[in-house]
Amino acid sequence: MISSDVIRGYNDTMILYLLLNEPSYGYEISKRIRELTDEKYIMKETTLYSAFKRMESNGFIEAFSGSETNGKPRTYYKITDAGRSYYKEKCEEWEITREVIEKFIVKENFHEYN
Amino acid sequence: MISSDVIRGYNDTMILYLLLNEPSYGYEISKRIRELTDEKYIMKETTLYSAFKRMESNGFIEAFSGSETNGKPRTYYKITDAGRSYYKEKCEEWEITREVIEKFIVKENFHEYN
DNA sequence: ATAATTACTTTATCAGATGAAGTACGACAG
DNA sequence: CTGTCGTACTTCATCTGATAAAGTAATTAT
Repeated sequence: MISSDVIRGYNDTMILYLLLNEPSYGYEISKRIRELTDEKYIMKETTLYSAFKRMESNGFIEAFSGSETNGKPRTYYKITDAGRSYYKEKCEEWEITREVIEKFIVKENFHEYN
Repeated sequence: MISSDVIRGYNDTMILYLLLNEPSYGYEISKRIRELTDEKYIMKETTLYSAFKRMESNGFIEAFSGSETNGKPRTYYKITDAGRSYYKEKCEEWEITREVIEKFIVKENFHEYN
């Protein structure tokens, strides 16, 4: 399981990705992240819902209430144009980030460094 | 230039990498990161020095004073065994992190999503 | 009834990044 | 011998985002 400090800065991106094709809501997004990553990353509830609030006030997503229920009423979120464009930026940034970090990573089988 | 929120969680790893083969000090590490990444990532002074403090108290590095100077006396840091082992863990973790994040990244040329 | 599941909220706390500002030392130009 | 530049580090205050703890609200299953 990955520490979220590492993912931090990409939590929003992950959520936006799952909203690209259709609106969704907290509980579902949470489940989809768990599934997509084979439980390697589980976004905490509070992280998720505070990301919603943040992105809503940033204008990246918009809330609306859904009608279907089986449990407490859901709040759905829809990605906005600003959200798509932010998502795109983050994807481009990712390439650079990855290259940067990998300059400092030694892959496999390094033993004798003394 | 990359936002440090993204790198967060790997700042310590980057510093440890630069200490693997020889002790070093703040100013030099800062410069080497700038150079190695072609200015794509510049670690802020305060980030760097607070990372030193943190890693020292975690037992990942040890401080000692250098003799050579051309300016204010330097504080050198040397990586410990615990530091090497933490570094190795982070390298292994990186592979997983990368895979996780990339499940949520769409590469290049995505236009029509509506 | 009540337990389980779904779904979300509130509050408080913490770690780590960062800006602003300052200190300390040596080298070197005028 | 004074001032500035570059090196090297420190202190302090603030902010963002993650997270733990706890609670609320609605529906379905037992």
